Amino acid sequence: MPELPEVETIRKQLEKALIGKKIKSAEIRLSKLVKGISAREFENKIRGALIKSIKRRAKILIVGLSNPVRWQIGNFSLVIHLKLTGQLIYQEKYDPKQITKYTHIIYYFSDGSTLFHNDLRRFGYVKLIPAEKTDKLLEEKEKFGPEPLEKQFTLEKFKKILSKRQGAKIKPLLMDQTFIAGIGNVYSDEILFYASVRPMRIATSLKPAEIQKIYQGIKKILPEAIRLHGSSVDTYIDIKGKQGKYISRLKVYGRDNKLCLKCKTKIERVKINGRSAHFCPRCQI
DNA sequence: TATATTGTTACACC
DNA sequence: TGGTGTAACAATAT
Repeated sequence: MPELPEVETIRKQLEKALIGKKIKSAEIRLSKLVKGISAREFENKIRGALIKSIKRRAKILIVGLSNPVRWQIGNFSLVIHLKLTGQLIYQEKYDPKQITKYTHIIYYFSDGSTLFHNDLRRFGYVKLIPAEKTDKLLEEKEKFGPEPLEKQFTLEKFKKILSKRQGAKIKPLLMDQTFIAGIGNVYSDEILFYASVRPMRIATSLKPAEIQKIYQGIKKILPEAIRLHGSSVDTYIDIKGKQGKYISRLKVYGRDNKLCLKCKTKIERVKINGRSAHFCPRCQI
């Protein structure tokens, strides 16, 4: 499931592969993946557009497009959410053998390369928004909390937003996109293990040292995961079809009933607000 | 066949 | 009003 490190990995790779390319056509094989407009309108609006930029906000990819001025329809951004099982697969040369029943959109570029949007569970989506609305999506306050890897996200800032959400349990809070952007089930577990804090702890109960440790965990684990191209749990692979190597570094996620790597105690799995959480009952207080 | 899976959101509740 | 929790939803694997 793509969280911030996985989406950022894809973003960087797309940037390298696609900037400057022209979309020759798009083939929508599953129209429900396209939100807001019909598949036909979607195809018409992106055909002939140039790929200008690839940005990320939280777990969302934003592909900046530019249309020839003479079209007079203005520019659009392509907004992509992969949700649980979405994949973007880049091919230097189109190979129809790579098409599966999970291939829902195919983008054809004028140099012969292609991008497949696959999604086993079909939870993801793509939509087009006018270019002038892109900045608003990227802005803070609108919908998402701060980007954890930006310099502006300081310990002071973390303390400040925490103080506004005193009653919440820390794990659901870390996963709340309006609180902080990009963290999901895997990395919230890993960050809290790093901080030796149990996922069900209430925000107000956290001591200053614990808050600092959680902050450090965010700043350490996310970049480390990006460096290793994310974690391949479920179906995640990068645009070259490769798995993320951070999966071998996971300390608690998916390790229930296995022994804690630090103290050999059995890792537990519990439900917190309907979501599974993994933790070491000895290391995490 | 029932259940588990997660990110997001609509909605109930205090 | 807004913070919090719950349920529902998407579709599939087991």
